[in-house]
Amino acid sequence: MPNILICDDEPDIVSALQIYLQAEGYTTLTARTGREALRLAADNDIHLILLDIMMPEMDGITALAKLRETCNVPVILLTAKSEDTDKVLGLNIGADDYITKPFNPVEVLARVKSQLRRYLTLGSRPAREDNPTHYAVGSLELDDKGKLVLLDGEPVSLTPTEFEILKLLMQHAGEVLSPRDIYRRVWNGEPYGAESTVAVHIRHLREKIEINPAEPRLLKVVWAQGYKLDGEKRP
Amino acid sequence: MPNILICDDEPDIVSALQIYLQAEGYTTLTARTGREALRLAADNDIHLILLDIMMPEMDGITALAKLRETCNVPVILLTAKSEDTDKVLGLNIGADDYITKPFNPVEVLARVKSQLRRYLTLGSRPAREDNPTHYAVGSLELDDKGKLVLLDGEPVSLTPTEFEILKLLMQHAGEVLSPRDIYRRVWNGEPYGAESTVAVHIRHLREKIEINPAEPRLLKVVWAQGYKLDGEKRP
DNA sequence: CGGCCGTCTTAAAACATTCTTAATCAAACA
DNA sequence: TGTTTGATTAAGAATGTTTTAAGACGGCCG
Repeated sequence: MPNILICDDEPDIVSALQIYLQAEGYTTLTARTGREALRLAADNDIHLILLDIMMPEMDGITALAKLRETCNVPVILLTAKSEDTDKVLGLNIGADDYITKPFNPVEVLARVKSQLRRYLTLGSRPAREDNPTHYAVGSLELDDKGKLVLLDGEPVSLTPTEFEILKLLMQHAGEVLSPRDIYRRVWNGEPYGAESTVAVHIRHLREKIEINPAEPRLLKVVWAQGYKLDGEKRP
Repeated sequence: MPNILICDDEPDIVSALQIYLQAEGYTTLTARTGREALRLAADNDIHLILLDIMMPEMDGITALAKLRETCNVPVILLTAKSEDTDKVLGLNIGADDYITKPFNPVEVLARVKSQLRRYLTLGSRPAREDNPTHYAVGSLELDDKGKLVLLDGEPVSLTPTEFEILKLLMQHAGEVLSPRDIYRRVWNGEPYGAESTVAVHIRHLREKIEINPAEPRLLKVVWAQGYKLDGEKRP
């Protein structure tokens, strides 16, 4: 059963959330500050975090930024403000969703469930490394600083978006990433609007790195799940 | 951990900022006047400056202008006025961002982080380290002290701006630098106004170091990313 | 002081590439 | 078979680059 970390400085909110979530069968941990949340997240196997923005000692946004340096478990922000600024800031830093207080238990559960589903199909992701600049998967090499991609040693010229998508897929070689995930990562958390945008770029990428784009050998699709880059990740 | 210099004449503000930033693990120095800030900046290795505009003895704008003569560490202006005049003036002189009081700690942290990220990814500035004086990339050699550039052993005569751009590109050979980055480095942090300025100088550079400026073999462009100097970096 | 010169900045236009969108078709699933 | 998801295409919008040319600025010299 998934572990959920609840972080908020108001005990009432924490216990309310705890009751809802436990009734659904989730196990919960609680923290009162961002710092405490970070420690708990480091020491436990957490599947999702509910994070308040306004907290003493270390606020949620900061905690989130710190957390994202090492881990990308789904985070849902809780915010009393309905101001857009914080939401946008949070989503840019890497929150997966947000809920404004006062919230409705049903909504919380729905969002928790939806985030967990998305996350668990991705498999637990390894912590993000301290930003490497060079990736190699199978016959592909990618140099982030030089914006250079080599396929079998030959340079391939990609557009910025194609480059970012390929980088993401190489970072997660062998894992399936949903179009939504790809969009979120590459477009820095902008709302996922036109559903086919990712597909178009995937097509362009395939034209450049596949021998036969119609029968991809590297950039495969997993039906109803997403895209996956085949090949061994090399150092 | 980054060093942050906080300069403001109101002790409450200074200590509040200090608390937020230290909670994040930053080390902080404080100054009460522009003059004091300049002295501290000269004697210490500072990574970012939070600078108040309204201060006794020497105001922030003046301090900033002076500072920019020698150093281009990121500067975030703090201003009680919401008047645009000061902001614009500050950004023209070379501030990287501004925050109006009263400010929200979250916003401050986010902006600090963003400036540091942008700044540090470019590699720490060669400030006072034993900065090398001689660079060689491919068939290019550059001697900083003698302001001399050799292409295949032949001297090339460059204007000062061209020289600085080429030096920057040689220091980062193989990396793509955006026009914005180039502008910031070469023009010591002035705001990036006329978008085509860098392009014009790049063109002039190409005329001097490329066989065919229209088809550059050394100074390449990576669309929507920036310029890159191709070739092996040699000692 | 005033004019000449090289350099830098700015603006505008021409040009090139890339992104998004929307519509349609094909494939996989139930 | 109907529904959902992915593939494909093409066109227009958006964005970035190159090139030109004119003017500003500052140094230098007569």
